[in-house]
Amino acid sequence: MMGTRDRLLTATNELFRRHGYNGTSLKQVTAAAAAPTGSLYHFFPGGKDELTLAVITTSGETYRQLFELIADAAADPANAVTDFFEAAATVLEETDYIDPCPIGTIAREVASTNESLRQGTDRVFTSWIDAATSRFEGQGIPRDTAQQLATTLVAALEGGFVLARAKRDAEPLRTVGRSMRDLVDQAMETVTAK
Amino acid sequence: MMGTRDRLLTATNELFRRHGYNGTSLKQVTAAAAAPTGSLYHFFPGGKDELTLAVITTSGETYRQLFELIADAAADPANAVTDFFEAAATVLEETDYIDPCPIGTIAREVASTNESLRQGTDRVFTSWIDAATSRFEGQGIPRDTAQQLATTLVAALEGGFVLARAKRDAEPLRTVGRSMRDLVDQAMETVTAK
DNA sequence: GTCTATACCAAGATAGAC
DNA sequence: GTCTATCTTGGTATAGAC
Repeated sequence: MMGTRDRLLTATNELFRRHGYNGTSLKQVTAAAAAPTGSLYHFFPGGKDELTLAVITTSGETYRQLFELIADAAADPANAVTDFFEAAATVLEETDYIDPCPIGTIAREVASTNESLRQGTDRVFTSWIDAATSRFEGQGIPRDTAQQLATTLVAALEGGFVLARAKRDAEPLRTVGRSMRDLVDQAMETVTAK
Repeated sequence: MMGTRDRLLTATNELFRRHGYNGTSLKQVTAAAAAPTGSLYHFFPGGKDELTLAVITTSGETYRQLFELIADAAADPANAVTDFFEAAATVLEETDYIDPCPIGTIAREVASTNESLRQGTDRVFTSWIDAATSRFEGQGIPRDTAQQLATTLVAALEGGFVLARAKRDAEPLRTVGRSMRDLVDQAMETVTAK
């Protein structure tokens, strides 16, 4: 069985994906995790902020690993991108359009009011962009282009979540994925043309 | 002087851009608008939800008009896109990185819990995508491509807001804007090649 | 490490005088 | 159309027994 600390983390993650940071109460968290208030403050003495930072960090790392996994499995960079957006679209459909990612929502909610959480979201996005940049560089794409491509990819993914969730339809995510493939193809062409 | 109803709308818009939907209280709204609670419920009998829907709708329309304005002023579609992302980046810098757009945050916060607000955000995004699609079609880009391009543009813009706000730096927005220009150029090439 | 009770405060909304 | 007082609920956090 999962330990109390892990149950608190996964319950919070799921609630954040449904209601965001400000929309999630610690009562909901303890109820969903079947843990008493005392345990929450035992594991996270800093209260809601410390719990939130832990969720951001751990789930940020999980998504980065997922990206590496999909990239490893794909035949080439363009397919990796399509596969990743397709996977996100499928998750969305299978979970009744719950947000696939709690971090983007939190980032916008707290950026102006909570400096430590804002930095936490920034670190996660940077880690994703760095991971994607390395992949593209490994394919021979020059650093600047690789960075631009990686940044655009992450932005398009987060923006795709916004549109898909508003529409309750995964189609925007697949559409955006297609554009991202075009962009990767374009970058790869200049490499192979050499 | 601005009427009470308008003061309530603009105050709410600004508070949403700082703290999101759930992070904004009606007390903050009435304080910022210098209006008593009674007036708020006089103009918006449906309370917070009705006020929020009004903010979403009116500011969504404002942004659409701004897009048309910039598109009209630009020399060509590619420049229109760069200009638009550049304008957003400048706003971000000049407002201490307050969110340029309240709608994206709200969309993710309420999509799972408030159906009428979810639909409100969806209508706004659809109106933006439709507006951009028409522009691209007017340039000779085929409907399907135009729609894909428009969807990607809106997603990239919203995603750019996420990254820029997390980073407290407008750079991601400009970077994403450059990629969007590449995408538009790519689409235009197939047109002029005919 | 767990659990219950509770302190304290802010939320959204309503009532009714003016 | 404005204003103040107030109702009710639910938020975060703490205390202290077990």
